[in-house]
Amino acid sequence: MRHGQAAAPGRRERAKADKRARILAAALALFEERGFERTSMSEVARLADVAQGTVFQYAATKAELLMMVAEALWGAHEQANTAPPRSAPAAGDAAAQIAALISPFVAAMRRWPEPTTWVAREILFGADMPHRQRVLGRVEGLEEQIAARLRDDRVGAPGAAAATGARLIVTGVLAELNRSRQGRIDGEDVDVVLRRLIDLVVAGAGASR
Amino acid sequence: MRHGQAAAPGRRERAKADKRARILAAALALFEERGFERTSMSEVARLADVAQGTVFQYAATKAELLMMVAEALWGAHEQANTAPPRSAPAAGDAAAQIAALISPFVAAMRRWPEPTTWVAREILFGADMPHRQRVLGRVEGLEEQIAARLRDDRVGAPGAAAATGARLIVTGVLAELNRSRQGRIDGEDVDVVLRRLIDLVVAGAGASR
DNA sequence: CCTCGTAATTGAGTGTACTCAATAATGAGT
DNA sequence: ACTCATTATTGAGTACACTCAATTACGAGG
Repeated sequence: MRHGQAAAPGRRERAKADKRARILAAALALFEERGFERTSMSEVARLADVAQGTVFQYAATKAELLMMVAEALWGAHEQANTAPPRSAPAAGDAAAQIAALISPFVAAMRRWPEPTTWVAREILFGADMPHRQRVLGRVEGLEEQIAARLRDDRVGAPGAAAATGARLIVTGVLAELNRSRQGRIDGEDVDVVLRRLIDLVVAGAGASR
Repeated sequence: MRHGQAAAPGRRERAKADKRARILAAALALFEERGFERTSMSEVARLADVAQGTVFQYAATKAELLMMVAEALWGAHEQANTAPPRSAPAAGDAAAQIAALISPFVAAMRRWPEPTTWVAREILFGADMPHRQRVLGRVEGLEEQIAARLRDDRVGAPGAAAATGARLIVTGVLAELNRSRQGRIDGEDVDVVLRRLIDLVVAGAGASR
């Protein structure tokens, strides 16, 4: 077996990577076109040109397939946005910075409301499985960035409050985005609601200084 | 057709009420014994002694059946706890009062972890259907009670902040309870986490005074 | 080039949520 | 008592997520 060098992965590895990519692309295309709920695993298999059983080798459940897609998109987005300015230079007050951190979620919800709602549901209530774990890792990374803003001089929250506040914001944003999709936010704009939510947590985290 | 008096509902109405009660009892028993996920609609039908299709007449989906049970339990609990002292006399600070308001949820999560998790998931992410709407109505009532505590003299939050804070607390509690069930709260006790969460929101809601 | 253990793939099979056309029961009107 | 429109019930049928025993493809060692 080859070690060290990652070169010449062998036919089998290449075939696997290829199949994985095809399944991912098929799932993405179908979720985008028909939504998560109305897409069947058979359709994904057919579009990816593999047998049904093969899809389950790469994602053990339909929800896992969704998380696989979410992880890929999140990774692509991150790579596209962290290259030029090494970790954005932090403009505006803490609440504005936090709003900026969650804006990719808001954008995703605008572009793909139905699948994104399912991602949010999976993040908060899904069963523990490998693809979801990776997404959860990213969510935790986001929470840490939010917590850092709550800890910095302008807010000055102690560690525990910052962690609690960050989690509250993430949870609240996910739930509120879903609520807006269901038309359960009366007249108001989602951004206003989210901003109020963030402001409240920032104030609360800072208050225990 | 009879109006005004609710007496003598007729054979058909009585049969319906009876069937409904049997389905409710069967669902409750099975959810309690085997959990929500591992209970099949056929089992419920068999235990309730009706055909499979009949269950779907009373609850259009399995999730709706769960919400039907949740509503019944919530109603029973409420009736049992509001009779003696007409609306409890509010002891302790705002955070303690809010903790008391959500304690039935915490208790339910302790007693029936698996089904309660599904209820929380349904509340936050379920599809709009009649039984769920009634449960949501109760959740909104709870939020209003929490908001009232945030608005009162001790905290003094303005209306908008109180509403935002109440929603944050409910959402955060539901998510945090689920997280604790998944063993994702490290060493700490759930109550400590929930208390920190409530304290933060109380501080944040009060800060915008 | 051949052999053979291992790992990937396959698709028919299974369980279950949900549908719906047919049937049965009800009760208002006569 | 009978008719008949309305409404509830039924259970076989459908679609789909997921399983698994059989098959195929790979590649390391000779």
